[in-house]
Amino acid sequence: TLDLCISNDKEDVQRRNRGETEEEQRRNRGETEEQRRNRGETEEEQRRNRGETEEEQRRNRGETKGTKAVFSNSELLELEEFIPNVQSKSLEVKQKLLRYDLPRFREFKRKGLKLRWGRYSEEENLQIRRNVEDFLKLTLIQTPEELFFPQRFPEREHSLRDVRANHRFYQRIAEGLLRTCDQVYVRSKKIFDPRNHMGRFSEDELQALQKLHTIHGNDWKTIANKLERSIYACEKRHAQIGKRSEHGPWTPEEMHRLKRATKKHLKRALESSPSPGLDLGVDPGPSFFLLCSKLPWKKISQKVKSRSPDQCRRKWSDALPSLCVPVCQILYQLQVEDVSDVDWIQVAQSVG
DNA sequence: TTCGCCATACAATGCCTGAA
DNA sequence: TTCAGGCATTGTATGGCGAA
Repeated sequence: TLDLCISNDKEDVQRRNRGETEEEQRRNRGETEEQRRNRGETEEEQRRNRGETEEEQRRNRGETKGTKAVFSNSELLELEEFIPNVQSKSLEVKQKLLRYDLPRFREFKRKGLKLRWGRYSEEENLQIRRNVEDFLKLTLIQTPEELFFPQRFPEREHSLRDVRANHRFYQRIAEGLLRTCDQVYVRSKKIFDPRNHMGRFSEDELQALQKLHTIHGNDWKTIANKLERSIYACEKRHAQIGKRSEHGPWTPEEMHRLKRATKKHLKRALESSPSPGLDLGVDPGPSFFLLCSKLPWKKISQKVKSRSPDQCRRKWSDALPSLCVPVCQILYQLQVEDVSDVDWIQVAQSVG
């Protein structure tokens, strides 16, 4: 505990020396609202210390001009238990979460279930399909496309929307899923959009895309309707037509810039979230994780200058195995019995 | 094996619309 | 005029495929 206190004090001195404000220091210490309350700060003081304007404070209380709060701070705190960064969400998102999701989250908690994040599992996708199937049977709507895209059926759009509202569409499709209603809704739209998953653009489609963009600009809704492709596919495909970075083999200078930019980021990442065993050579896992994923390719690309973020990403991922082989060879030569016996500094020096 | 192209997934959030 | 419900937009991540 003493070591931890000393370490925290040292960090505070370093932060002050970096010229951080008190609020920035608290944020960087990862201090929670609860810890602030325990220090005796009132809610208002906390808001002031966060540097919020009166307007922001009002919005965060869920108020609009001339209205009272539509949700209480205690509800938000309760929501924070399930969604840690909820305070930073927009007012609209908070309102939706409180209205549709908080009661579901309470139920999950009672049953000892935890919310899920990241990619949807096969079982989750299956559950969405079951929910949609049930909803279609209940409402006698014929196809998922009518259900999720009523605007594509102008003659029935109004009645389709009515049916959805009357049968609590938004909540029903999320039944049995440990996600927010909005997350399930967005996911479902992608699953059931027949204009998705259509394969490569043909030459004709590419030409039409170019022409339509000249005529309609960034009105992707119109372009997508005319091409009968999803909005996402049109927009992304068009973005890729235009951007052409340097082609061909990477020059040594480019590789040098890539390594330098990546190294700089990794250094920062390791400093901000050091792995407990990293320096001791106990657990090489986290460093490998940092090497492989969650790298800010856009920023790295800006540093490399001549290559796109994607080119940098691919080059790095392709280069990783060649970096790993010498490490494996050295580990083999060292003939250590256990990973904890590895002298990682020696390994790093050997690899160069 | 390297590289470029491509489609798609996921998350966040501001904007729009229609009913009350 | 307000606000719930829904939609559009943007940015980023991931991985398959084919050509060189």
